[in-house]
Amino acid sequence: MSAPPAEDLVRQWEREQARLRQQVVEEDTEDWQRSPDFSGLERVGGVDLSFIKGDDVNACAQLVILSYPDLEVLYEDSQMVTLTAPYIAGFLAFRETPFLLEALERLQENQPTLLPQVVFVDGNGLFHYREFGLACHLGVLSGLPCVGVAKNLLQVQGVYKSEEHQSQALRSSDRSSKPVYVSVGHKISLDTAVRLTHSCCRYRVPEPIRQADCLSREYLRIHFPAADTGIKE
DNA sequence: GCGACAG
DNA sequence: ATCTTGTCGC
Repeated sequence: MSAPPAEDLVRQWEREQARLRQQVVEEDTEDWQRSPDFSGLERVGGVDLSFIKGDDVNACAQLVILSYPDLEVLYEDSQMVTLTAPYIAGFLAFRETPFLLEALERLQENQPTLLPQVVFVDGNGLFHYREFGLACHLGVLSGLPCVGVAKNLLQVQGVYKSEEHQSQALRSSDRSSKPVYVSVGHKISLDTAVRLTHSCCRYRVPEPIRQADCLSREYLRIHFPAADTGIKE
């Protein structure tokens, strides 16, 4: 009857990624990025989405701004959102980016002085099938420097799980044997991205992302307690 | 059928 | 993403 929607959608998304890919800036563009101790860097952002179990449509979109180098929370924004795009590996950005941008726009409108100088994103940047992961997507559309940090290895062509990959991956904190995968999102070099990630880690996951994750989960816990425990009135 | 599959 | 508490180890 009708054309397979998923296939057409993916083609359209691939074209969009190819178009935006050209706008990624893979080098350092900010003065603080050149500084050995990142002097001049005062605010780092983190974004994440958390879901209610068994519901892949309603989620809490979280933006958090931390001070640097103290990593104290300066700003937090939790917003329930309704996702429209499905999750397809390689196209995560089309599912999440709109709501992360909205959060940044709310910040821009309400507390522009707190806008982050760099944003940590839960997912990959250039380390992506088409070199355009979520961190690049958010970076290009927001214009902000972004760093991608993934907790799991995406098996991009040419990259395999091995001793090599283990040695390339970043052991972010002393205590974590399991690595994280850092890649360039936008307006930052890989070297700086790795250095900055290390500098923002108290635990395995960089503090901005970890805080965004904790706060969005807490929001769901408070506003949707036991959302599927079969509690009826 | 098998393996991969960021979040 | 989520299902999931306590537990073993440094």
